[in-house]
Amino acid sequence: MQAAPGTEEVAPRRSTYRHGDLYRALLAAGTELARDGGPAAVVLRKATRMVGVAPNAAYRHFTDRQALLHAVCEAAQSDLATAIEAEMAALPSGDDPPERALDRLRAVGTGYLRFARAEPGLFRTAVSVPADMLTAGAEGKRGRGGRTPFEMLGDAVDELVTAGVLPADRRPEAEFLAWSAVHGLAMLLIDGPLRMVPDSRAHEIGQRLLDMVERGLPVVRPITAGRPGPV
Amino acid sequence: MQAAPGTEEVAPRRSTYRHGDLYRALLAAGTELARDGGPAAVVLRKATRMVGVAPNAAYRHFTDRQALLHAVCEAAQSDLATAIEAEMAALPSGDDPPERALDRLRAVGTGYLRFARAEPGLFRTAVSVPADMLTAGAEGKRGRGGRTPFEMLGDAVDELVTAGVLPADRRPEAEFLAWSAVHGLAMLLIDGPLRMVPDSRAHEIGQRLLDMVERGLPVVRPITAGRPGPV
DNA sequence: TGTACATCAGTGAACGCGCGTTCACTGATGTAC
DNA sequence: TGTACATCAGTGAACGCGCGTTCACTGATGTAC
Repeated sequence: MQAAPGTEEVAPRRSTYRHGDLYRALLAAGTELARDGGPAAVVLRKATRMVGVAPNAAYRHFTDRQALLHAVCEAAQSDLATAIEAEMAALPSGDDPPERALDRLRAVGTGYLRFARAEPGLFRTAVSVPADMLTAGAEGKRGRGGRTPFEMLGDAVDELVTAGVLPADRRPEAEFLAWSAVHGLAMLLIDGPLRMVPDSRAHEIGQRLLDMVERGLPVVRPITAGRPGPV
Repeated sequence: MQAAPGTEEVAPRRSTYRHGDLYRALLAAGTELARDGGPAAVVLRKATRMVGVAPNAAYRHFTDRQALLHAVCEAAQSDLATAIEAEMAALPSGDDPPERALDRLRAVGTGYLRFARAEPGLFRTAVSVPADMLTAGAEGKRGRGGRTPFEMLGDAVDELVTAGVLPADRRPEAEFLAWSAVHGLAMLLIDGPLRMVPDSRAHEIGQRLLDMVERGLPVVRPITAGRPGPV
């Protein structure tokens, strides 16, 4: 359940002195705050209030506010990873390698954009330190498949190379080009001039953007592949 | 002069009771705060302290903190516009229309990226409400040429169409595709995983991204143009 | 099985901080006569 | 040219706010004997 903006859920009165699972409860509360408000809304006192615990109780489980925020950020990255995996799972299987590789790259982008749209607060939290997306960390930021969002992007670009669609000498840093395009659109879609467009149109623009990336990376379609390029 | 992070310049003691030009002084101070710290660093009390004036004196010139921030944001957009204009001005003149149009689009992107890199705090302030970049506003956000950054982008894309390089039916929303790519890279370059790369490499990646945009928009190069496409 | 005790999760109260904003004011300016 | 006065930019003090964090504590748990 999502609290109305500005309202906080207040935990029901506890009957036990010990909470039992305060770490998880604070993480969940922090995530809820991030959901509607982004990283800056992850306020330690608010999280403890939601859980129904004294403010300083948090310090038994997090060294400080930053540690809580970091945990929330990892959880958000994990959610993002899951969204991308969902997009992957929806892909038809059994394609020939080049087509499959292109489809998977597109799925990464589509999942990224879909998540940004569906959960702007969590998305902003997940990417609040984009540099942090590079580091593997623990399990915190992985999806069910065990890969982080950035790793999935890297895998997809690698696959373009092994499928013979992207020349190996164009591989280095190609993921940053694709990431840039998708990330930038995500920003325009959630905070920017495109934030009011309906979902269907947002999706359409996203696909046009991914067409641009596909055309724009020096992708060489094998003549035999036969699928028409994106138009 | 730029204050060390955390330090604030304190204005020399005033001899007159009236300040004389407090509006401009506060705007300048706010801009300095935004320069190292982005929009969140624009703190009304700090600005007044820098100017050497009582905190509430600001209310003679700005209705509230938000109004000051908005003015700083417009000034930052104006600086961004100026950076783009500088890139435009460096362009060779007299090219044939298609080449010129592509060059100008590229200059918009290059200027945008250069400014983001050179002034990350001001850049983040300028785009802190990207939706706000669409509205024309007063003179506040314009460059010397009288156009806002977003208008310059729109002009460049229009020029692609009139030069016959972009089919007219692809024109709608094309600026958002280009903007997305460049904006996303700017983010990765200032806060993200690419923030440590040296300027030369950042520039190089920027040009590769712009190659991608150029290739990726359904740009049709006239066969007669003869210039090799970006590789 | 019963009891002493160490452990440590959560409490209650308080701290200092810097913020935006409001109030009643004061003092310099410049204009009307 | 001199004086009364309206204007309004800037002052001084204070407000309430919510924050992160620290302190000495208390009370439930579970383990050792």
